[in-house]
Amino acid sequence: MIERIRELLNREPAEIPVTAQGWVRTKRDTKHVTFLEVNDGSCLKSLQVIIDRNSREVTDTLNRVSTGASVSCTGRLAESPGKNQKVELHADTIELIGEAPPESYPLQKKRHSFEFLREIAHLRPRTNTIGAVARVRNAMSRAVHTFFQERDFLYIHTPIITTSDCEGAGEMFQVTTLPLNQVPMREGSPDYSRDFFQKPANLTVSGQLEAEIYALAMTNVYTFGPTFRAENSNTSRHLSEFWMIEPEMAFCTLEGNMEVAESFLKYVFSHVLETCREDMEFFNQWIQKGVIDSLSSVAEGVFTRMTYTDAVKELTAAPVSFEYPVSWGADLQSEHEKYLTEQVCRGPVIVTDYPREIKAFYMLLNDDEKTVRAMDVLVPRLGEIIGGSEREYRYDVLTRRILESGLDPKDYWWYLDLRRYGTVPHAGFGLGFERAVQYVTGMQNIRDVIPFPRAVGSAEF
RNA sequence: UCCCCUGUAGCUCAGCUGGUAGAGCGGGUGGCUGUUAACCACCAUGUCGGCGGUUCGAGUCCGUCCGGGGGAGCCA
Repeated sequence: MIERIRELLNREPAEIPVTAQGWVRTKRDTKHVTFLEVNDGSCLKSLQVIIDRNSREVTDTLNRVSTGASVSCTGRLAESPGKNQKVELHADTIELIGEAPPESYPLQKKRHSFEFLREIAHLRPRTNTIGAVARVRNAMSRAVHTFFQERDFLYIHTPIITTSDCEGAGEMFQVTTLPLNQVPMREGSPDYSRDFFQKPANLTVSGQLEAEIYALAMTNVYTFGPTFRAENSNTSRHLSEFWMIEPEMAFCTLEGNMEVAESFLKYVFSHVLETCREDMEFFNQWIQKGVIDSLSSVAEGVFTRMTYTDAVKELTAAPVSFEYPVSWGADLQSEHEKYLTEQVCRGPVIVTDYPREIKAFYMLLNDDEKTVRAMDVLVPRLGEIIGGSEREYRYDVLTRRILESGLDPKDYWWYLDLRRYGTVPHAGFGLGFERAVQYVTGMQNIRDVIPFPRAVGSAEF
């Protein structure tokens, strides 16, 4: 394989011929030579290639080279007299592999709006910002796996298609092979016995319940996979298809859960700061001023721990007026979370022990019967980035909580079985991967941190 | 789903209280130059999102539909 441009840019000038391949970002002509900026996605920077227009053949080739064209250039790496780069490629030969007619190629040298780039999602990774997002997203994925693998967590592939209609985390996409123009009916409703799975099936909204199954056998596991929500929500923070990370740990209480969540965030953020320095400086300068500082302070700072009850006390005593009133029993609004992280704790805070009414049935009920062992990790600038809990592991209590939530224990038979056979305290949390990428890059819209965003009315490419 | 904003050249936008359209960038042509947001000159840009209405006349006002953005709710 040809050496990548990232490697070439780090090399010293030498006489040995090297080849660079990539896509032309810009072309500039002077009297006798042509300058190309060639980028291959290996890093933010492009390689400056200089070609002497000393023959008719080279001139003809260069006339057809324009922004977006793919080229292969061979020559010597030389010290650059220009101030924007250390080395440059003095090419003896240039091969035009694929033209990009300038009258129709949509990408220009100037800045484009992200809205426009979304319409050309097949070409947008060739821009500085989307390219940088792709590299940071990749580094974060890698860090997620490394973090858990180094701690002996097993990566579990939980199902994409599920027939348990009990996940209750949002609207689901139905999966069916029934003919939609003539659905077989039985007693007034679709006859699912004739559907592919012989019962209603959906795309998963969470892998947590299945992760719990494996945690209660393998001890420590995690999932990292696609998740689907059919909610009709059109915001800069929601996608219909997104990636979620869900660790689940047996013999673990909320304290252990908090420790893992804190070290997890610190690990991933540190990894990006260390390995994506150039891209992060780009985001810091052009996308979100101060993003490096805020990431560093999370990576190095302390995570304050606070119960929901104490948080409400802090907010009630706050010398500011909130748009939404604070009262025990009500969920924290984003303005409240912002105040806690930015004013009270001046850094990340983990809020625990929420009222049972505003949290899910599977969270461990405290002895006070009023609160559950839930935790939300809040960070400055964003608010909630992680939500998790210690799970209810007592069969009787869980059955009671299912009933109280208006659900049918029969639908949860296998989930309850885990509490009948060898139950054990366990805990876990969930993290929306794209939200984390948004936080790290400072990108405003979640649709720009996933290669091919799916949202209401939008699934192009 | 609700509220607000928005849709004009390939892109980013201007177009006041109604009188059939402009700029910058991009593109083309020529010039200059080890250039790097290159520079200078000239040239061409268009169903003003769709449909309907008011009016002598609609980019502009009204209705409606579609697309985009922001906020809320829901959440990750």
